[in-house]
Amino acid sequence: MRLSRMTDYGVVVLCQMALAPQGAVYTASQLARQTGLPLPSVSKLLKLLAARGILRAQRGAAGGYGLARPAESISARDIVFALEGPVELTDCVEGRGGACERERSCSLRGHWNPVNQAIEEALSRVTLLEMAVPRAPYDFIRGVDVGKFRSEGV
Amino acid sequence: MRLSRMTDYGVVVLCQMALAPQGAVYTASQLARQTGLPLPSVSKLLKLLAARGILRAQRGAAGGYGLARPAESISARDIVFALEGPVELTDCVEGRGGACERERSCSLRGHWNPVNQAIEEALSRVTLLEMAVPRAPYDFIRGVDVGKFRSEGV
DNA sequence: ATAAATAGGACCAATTTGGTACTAATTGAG
DNA sequence: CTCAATTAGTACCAAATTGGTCCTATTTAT
Repeated sequence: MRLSRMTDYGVVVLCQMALAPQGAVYTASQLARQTGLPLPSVSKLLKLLAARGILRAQRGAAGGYGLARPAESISARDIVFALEGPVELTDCVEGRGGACERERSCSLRGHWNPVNQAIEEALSRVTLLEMAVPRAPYDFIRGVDVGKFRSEGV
Repeated sequence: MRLSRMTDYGVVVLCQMALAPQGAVYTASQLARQTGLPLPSVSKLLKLLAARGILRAQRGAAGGYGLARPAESISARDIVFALEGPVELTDCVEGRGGACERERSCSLRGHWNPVNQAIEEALSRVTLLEMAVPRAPYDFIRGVDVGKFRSEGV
C-alpha cells in the first residue's frame, strides 16, 4: 500500500518551497537542483500542482512557482488528491456511475467507504508545514516550535 | 491511492467465506464460481492468505480453505498486510535499514510515519464481519444487527 | 527582439501486475 | 493400494501503469 513516486517527489519539492517566505518563487530547475530529483519529473510535477491550485505559476522570464496558500493550510490530503486523484481503495466506490456492472445487486457495495473516509481524515490532519519542519538526524531535537522556526526563516 | 486488484478480490472471497459457519471449507473452484472471479487468481490468492495465516488450508481430496479465525477478529489491516505487505506510503520509512542512502542527513525522514500509522489504525477498526454483512441494494436496510444476522446463518 | 520560463503534448522504456500453465505433494475414499 | 481431488510451488507471459524524455508553443521581463 503505497503512494506513487511522483507524490513522494511532490512532498519533497513542496517542503522545500514551504520553508521560504510566502510569495517567493522557485523555477523548476532550482527545485530540481536543490532536491536532487530529475528535472523533467520535477517540471511535470510542478505543472500538475499548479493546474490543481496548490501552486501559483508565473510564466515568462523571471517566472517560477510559489505556494498558492500558506504551508499550514495545505494538507497531505490536498497533495495526494492533486497528484493521485481521490482516495478510492477499490474500483467499487459508491457514487461513481457505471464503474461496476453489478452495482445494483452487489452486497459488498460501499463497504470500503468507511476506510476511505478514515484515510482521508488522517491525511487531512497533517499539514505541509508540519512535514516541512526539519528534524535533526536521529531525532536529537524534539519539540520544535513550528511558528518560531518559521519566523526565523531558517 | 488504491489497493491492488488482488486485495480487492481477497476481500470479496473472504466475505463469501465469512458468511458460512466457522469451520466450513471451500475449494478454490467453489469460491471462483460463487464470486465470478477468475479461478487462477482466486487460487493464487487463497494460497497467499493461507501462507499468511488468515486461512487454514486442508489438502487432499475433500480439502479446501476455511477461515483460521472468526470473521470478527480479522481486520481489513490483516488482509491488506497479508496481500500487500506493510503500509509504507513512501520509500522513506523509519526503521528500514539502507533503503535511502541519504537517511542520516535527510530532514524529511519519518514525516510520513504519522500518516502511515493513522491509516493502519483506520484499517484495524474495520472487521471482516462488518464488511461481509450484506447491504440491501441502495441502502434500503439500515441498522442490521450483526450478531443476530450471523447466528441465523443467512 | 531576445532569453527565460511555464504549458502541453507525444512518446518510450522499465517495472509491476494480473493471469496462465505446469509439476509436485497430500489425502480421503473406494 | 490406487485413484482422483485438492492444495503448494514455481516459472512464465501479456497488458497496464509509471517514471522519464523530448519537442514545440506560449508568455513575459529586460
